[in-house]
Amino acid sequence: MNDTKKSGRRGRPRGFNPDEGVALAQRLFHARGYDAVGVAELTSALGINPPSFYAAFGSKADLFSLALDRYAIHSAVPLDDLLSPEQPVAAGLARVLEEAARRYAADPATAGCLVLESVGCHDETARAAAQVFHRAALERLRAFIANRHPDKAEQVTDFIGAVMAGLSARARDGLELDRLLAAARLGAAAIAEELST
Amino acid sequence: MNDTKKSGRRGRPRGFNPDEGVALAQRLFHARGYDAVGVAELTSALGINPPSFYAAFGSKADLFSLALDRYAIHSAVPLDDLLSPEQPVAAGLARVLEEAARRYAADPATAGCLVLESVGCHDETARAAAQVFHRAALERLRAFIANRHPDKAEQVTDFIGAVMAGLSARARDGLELDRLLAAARLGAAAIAEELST
DNA sequence: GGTATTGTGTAGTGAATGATACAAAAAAAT
DNA sequence: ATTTTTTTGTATCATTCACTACACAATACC
Repeated sequence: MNDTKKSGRRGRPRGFNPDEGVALAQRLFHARGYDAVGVAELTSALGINPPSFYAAFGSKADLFSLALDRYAIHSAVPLDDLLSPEQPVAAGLARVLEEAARRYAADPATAGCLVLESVGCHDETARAAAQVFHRAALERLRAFIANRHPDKAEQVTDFIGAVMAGLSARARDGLELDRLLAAARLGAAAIAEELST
Repeated sequence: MNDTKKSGRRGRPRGFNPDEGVALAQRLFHARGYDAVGVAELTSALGINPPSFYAAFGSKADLFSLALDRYAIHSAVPLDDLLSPEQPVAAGLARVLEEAARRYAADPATAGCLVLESVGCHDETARAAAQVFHRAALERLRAFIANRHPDKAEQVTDFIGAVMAGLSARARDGLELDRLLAAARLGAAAIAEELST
């Protein structure tokens, strides 16, 4: 019954693994959105009762924040890897868009981007947490562009931000990978053209 | 007290105007989303009680459907006007994107597109109603493109659908008109380039 | 006036929400 | 063995949700 082998701590051991709870929460929140996933569903999926849930995670919003952290590490578009400076700016942004399309359409059960689909949720705390990641990603893109195209950084960032949000929305609509990829490449072509002039 | 001058009908006259109710519902649903607007808020904003609400509109989802109809007539991007066949395809699509940016950013209180922001709502009935309008709009665009560029209709439709969804999302984020317009024009440039080859 | 018809106001329905009080259970420390 | 600490299960809490039962009010028809 005891999953956590970390002994030495006093008191009754946990009957479940909190890290698995975060992973499960990430999947559920991504699949159906923060607002639509209830504490009752999370607890029953984990096989625990509400008091265990709140003792381990604090609140539904706190767990969402942990799920966002985990998403950023494991599932989000890895901007830091893709935006290496030894490549043309347009090439880096094209890689970002292509990778976004691939990830957004990878699993139909969790289509789109967890962050982009959460910045409009109705819970103020959860929305604010998602907006932190969203703003950080946009700033990371802007800085990458501004390094070599400072005069076009704002416009191109606005555009790629819109395209990524659109790719996420269309992925949630069920658009398949090849069509999403084609749209991403059209967006990349627009950026390449803009940055070449 | 009687706002509806349509007499001749028996029974106690209505103390409010249902058309104004639809207009108000359109604004509220657009401003905060179907899920976040409660019947209590709608009734109190109209100065009526729940029984009057349900007698006039049937249900919250039925009222949303009426609000969508009104939105399509008064506030949505007028595809039929913009996509006249006596212009290059790329020019028509550019007009659509520019008009979308203008409308999505016109009123900060109702930023974005009511339809695009409603296709992901959690109520199944309301979501289905929004998806009808969404699919109709995409099909209208696809047909316009396919008329002269049948081999590129799917790809370009997917792209402009994603860009419009992205413009709506960024508008809800608070992006101002000029920046939204610049992003729209970059998307239009990508379409023009794609259709010219 | 009398009756049928239609809308309104009061008050409340059951279901679902996120979150808890409380005591028993299970471990370590003494 | 007793105490201390931590987690667990039962049984809720208060609030909000969309929605309605019911009697009264206000009009048209006869």
